Amino acid sequence: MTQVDLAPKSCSNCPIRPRAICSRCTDEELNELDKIKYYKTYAAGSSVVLMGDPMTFVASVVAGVATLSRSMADGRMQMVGLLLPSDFIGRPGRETASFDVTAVSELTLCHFHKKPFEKVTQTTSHVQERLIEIALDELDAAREWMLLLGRKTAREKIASFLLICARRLGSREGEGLRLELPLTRDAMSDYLGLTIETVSRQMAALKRDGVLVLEGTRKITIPDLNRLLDEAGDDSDGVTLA
Amino acid sequence: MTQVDLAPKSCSNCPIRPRAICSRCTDEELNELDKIKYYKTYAAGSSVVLMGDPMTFVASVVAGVATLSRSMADGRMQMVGLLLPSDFIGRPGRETASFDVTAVSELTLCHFHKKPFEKVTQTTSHVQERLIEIALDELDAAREWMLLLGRKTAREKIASFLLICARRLGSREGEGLRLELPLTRDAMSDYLGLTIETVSRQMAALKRDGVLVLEGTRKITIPDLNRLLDEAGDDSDGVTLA
DNA sequence: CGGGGGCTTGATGAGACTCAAGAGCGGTGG
DNA sequence: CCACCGCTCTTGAGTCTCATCAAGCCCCCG
Repeated sequence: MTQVDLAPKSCSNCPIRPRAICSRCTDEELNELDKIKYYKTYAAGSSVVLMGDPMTFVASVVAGVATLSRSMADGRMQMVGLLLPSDFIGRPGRETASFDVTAVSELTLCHFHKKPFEKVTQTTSHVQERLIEIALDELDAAREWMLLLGRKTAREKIASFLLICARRLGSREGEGLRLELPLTRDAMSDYLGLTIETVSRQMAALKRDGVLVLEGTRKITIPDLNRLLDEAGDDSDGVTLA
Repeated sequence: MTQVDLAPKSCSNCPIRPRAICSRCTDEELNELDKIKYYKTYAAGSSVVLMGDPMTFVASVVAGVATLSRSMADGRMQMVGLLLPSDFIGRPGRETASFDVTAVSELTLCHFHKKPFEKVTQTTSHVQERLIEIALDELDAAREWMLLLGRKTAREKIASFLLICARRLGSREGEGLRLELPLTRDAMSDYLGLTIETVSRQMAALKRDGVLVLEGTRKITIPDLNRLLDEAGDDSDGVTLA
C-alpha cells in the first residue's frame, strides 16, 4: 500500500492532460476548470459510487485503475468498463449513477462538481467537443466488447483482454512485449463474462502453448504479438500497438 | 414489399423530431440542417454501410428498422445495436465505419453530408448537446447489453429483449400488452448472442409457461408485464413502460 | 507456525451449440 | 386447384464448452 502523492498541484504538470477532458483547453479555460476541481484518493478495493447513488460530480482518472460494473439481484455481475488514467467518469445531465465504480488499485481522481462543470461545458466548446469524442470512443469500445461477450470463446476472450492491456500498458522488451496486469483473476473474470476458474485455466493453457510467459501471476511477457492477435480472433487488419 | 412514401417533405412534419438530433433546434437552425439533408430509402435486407467503408454521411432513422453489427473473420457475428426511428447513425470526426449497418425492414433515413454537418455541430450548441445525450444514452444501453451478453441465461436474454421491444413498440391491450417483433428469429439470435435454435426453444418455453401468447411468429401478447420483468432477471426497481 | 487471500487444479454436470430433419406458410406456375 | 418450392421456424439427439463444487497450493504476514 505505497502511499504516493499522485495529486498534481495544478493542471500545468498534470500527467493526463493530452488525453483528458481538458486536452484542448486554452490556459484561460484551464483556469476556469481549475476553480472547480479537487483531487481525491481512494484506497484499493473501495467503492467510488454505487449504482443509484446521486451523482454530484464528474471526474477524470489521474492515476490508478477503476472498474465500472453492474450487478444483478442474485449477485451475478458484469464489468462494463475499465477505467485507466485519463478516462472520464460520470455523465453531465444525469442525476444518479447507472453503474458501480470501484477502485481496483489505489486511485486518484480529479473531480469537478457537476453543476459548475455543466456550466463550463455549455460555454466551452473545447470541453464539449472532447466530451463527444470520449463518449463516442467509449461507445465503440463497448460495442467491440459486446462482440467479445456474445461470440468469443474463453480463450479468445483472454487473448483479447491481454491485447487491450498490451496496447495501453505494455512496453517493448526485445522483440516481445512486457506488461503487468492491472486486474486480479477475479476482476478479469468479471470483465470477460467468465468464472475465475476458467480464466485461470485459459491463462495456463496460453502459457503452456507458448503464447505468453508468466512471472508470478501479474507480470507477463508476450513473445510474439501476432500470435496473440491470432488467438484473439479479431480481424487483424491494421491492429497495431499504439 | 409495400412501397410507401415515408419521406416527409420538410422538417416541420417530421415524425421523429421530438427525439432526433434536431429536437432542440430553433426554426432558424432547422433551416440550416434542411439545406444539407436528403432522404433515402433502403430495401429490407439491403446493406446501408459495411465496416471499413468510408463514411461520407451521418443520418437519422425516420422509419423502419436497421441493425448495427460486427462480424468476425470466420463468420460469427454480433449485433451491437438496434436502430429504431429517431436513432442516429454515424459519428462526426471518424472517416470509416466501425460497424455494419443493415436495413432489416424497409428503411428510410434522413441523411446529412458529413462535412457540412460537422460544421453545423461546431456552431450549433443545440445539436452538439443533443449529440452528447444521444451518445451517452447509447453508451448506457450498450453497457446494459453487456450485462445481458456476459451474464444472463438464454431465457433471461429473450425476456429482456421482449421487454425492450415492449417499451419502444408495445401498445396496451386490456391489462396486457401487444406488439409485433421487429426482428426475425435469426436476427434475434444475432442480437442476443445465441443461436436461432436456442431462441426458438426459449420462445416456445416462455409460451408454454404462459409468459407470452404467440400469434404467428411475430405477433405476441404479454398478459402480465411483471411476470416478464421477473423472467428478465433485472433489478425491477422503477422499471416501467414509457 | 497458523491463517488468509489469491490462484490453480480436478471431477462433474448443466446449458447452449451443432447437426439434422421436418413442419408451416406464402408464392408461383402448371 | 393443387403440387412444388423457398423461406423461416421448430423439434430432436448428441456433443462440447464452460460453470459449479471442492480441494489444495503458494506466498505473504502476523
